[in-house]
Amino acid sequence: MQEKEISQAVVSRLPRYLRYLGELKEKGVERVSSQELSQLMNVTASQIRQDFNNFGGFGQQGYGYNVEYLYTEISKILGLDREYNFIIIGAGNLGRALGNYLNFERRGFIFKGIFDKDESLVGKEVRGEKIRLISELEDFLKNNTVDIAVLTIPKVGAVGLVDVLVDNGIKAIWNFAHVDLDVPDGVQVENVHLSESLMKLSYKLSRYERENK
Amino acid sequence: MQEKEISQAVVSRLPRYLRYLGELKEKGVERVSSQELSQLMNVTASQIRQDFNNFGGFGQQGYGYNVEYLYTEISKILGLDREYNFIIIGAGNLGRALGNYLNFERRGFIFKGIFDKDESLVGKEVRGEKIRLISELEDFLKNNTVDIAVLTIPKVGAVGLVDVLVDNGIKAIWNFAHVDLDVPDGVQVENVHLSESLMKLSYKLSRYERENK
DNA sequence: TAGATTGTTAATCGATTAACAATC
DNA sequence: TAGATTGTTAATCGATTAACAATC
Repeated sequence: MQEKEISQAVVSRLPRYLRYLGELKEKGVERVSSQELSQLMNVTASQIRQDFNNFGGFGQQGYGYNVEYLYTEISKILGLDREYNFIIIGAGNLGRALGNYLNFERRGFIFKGIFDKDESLVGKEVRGEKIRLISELEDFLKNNTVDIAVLTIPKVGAVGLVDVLVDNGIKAIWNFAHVDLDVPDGVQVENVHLSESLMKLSYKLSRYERENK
Repeated sequence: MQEKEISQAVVSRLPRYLRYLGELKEKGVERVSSQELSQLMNVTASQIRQDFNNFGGFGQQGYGYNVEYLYTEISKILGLDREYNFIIIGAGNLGRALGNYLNFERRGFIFKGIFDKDESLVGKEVRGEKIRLISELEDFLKNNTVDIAVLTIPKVGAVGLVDVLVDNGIKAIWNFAHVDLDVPDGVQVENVHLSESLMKLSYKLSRYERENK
């Protein structure tokens, strides 16, 4: 069942909407107009209405949007109304940090295991899960349902692992390695390139200083 | 000296260009045409030429681009031809992971200290720097030159800290807190919202499964 | 009913792609 | 000189904003 294709720009804004709606919800706010929300979030009311209407009408003329309802609907759109099992490949600092990040679980992302190629790490625990050797990965995937693999290993390792992951049922990869992964159709990838983000910051910083000296 | 405004879309692509050029450089490739690079990177040659020409002509008709030269020029544009001192606020898992990430130093980002409000962490070391109490932050900033603050603390703390940071000379904030920071003009912010990134992944995943069942 | 605010169409703006003259 | 490939202008495409009729 093919739905209307939603642009990447719209999707990228959804989590931010969810965050603001969550804050309103916590404050006990019941309804919000696109106008009010636009002032809060620093975007145009027009964009907000256009964005929401990509998914059908969530509001009511003369009233606005019901905060609770809108929050729930956007959660569903983002796929947050179900659970996902995830594993982490790479038990370095970043991998362990992500494993210990409790908020993911609140959103339905369940930590199922962590792997590394370094034998000296085996047996140590991250969030109650013993670190396993990467050589056990294939077996593990055959015996457990895992939806998402988080890659926090150097790029060489990451590229070589993709096949093992997708051949054993991984449907989505959250990629922290500095490389563009080549995956088959139907496997989703979301990249977090930290060093590229930092470079954008140094761009802004050095540009501002260049212009203002 | 006002330069032509460069769109955010272009800036976001620069680090990726740099990455591919670095790889070519390492392979010893001397020249590359926009055509070749476009195939490698999966973008149009037209876009590549447009992007580069925002900053002046780096190529030569009939020849293409010199890899080494182009790499250097893009590095400069990104502000990677100088050093930045940075501190980390928040010595939790993520903060410690970033402190230990050695590659930043290679790019000119120098780790100068890490702070936390938790007294029980004081004295422990991250990358050779003792964790300091956040109450010492102001003093520290007055006595040290720091360009960038990395915020890896919960959002409540982050919002309250911004004033202290900017009042004491911080020019740029790499923000990992789930909040939009309100900073004065001239202070640069780059956000890394990990949970929003993960939501984009669950969006793609659940959408794909919805469409293909 | 009158007022408010959505949903949606139309207008504008900006970014991407195509085309080609300039030039190495 | 002929061939290649850039730099740049023009055409297209898509995303954002504005406007307003529909409707609660």
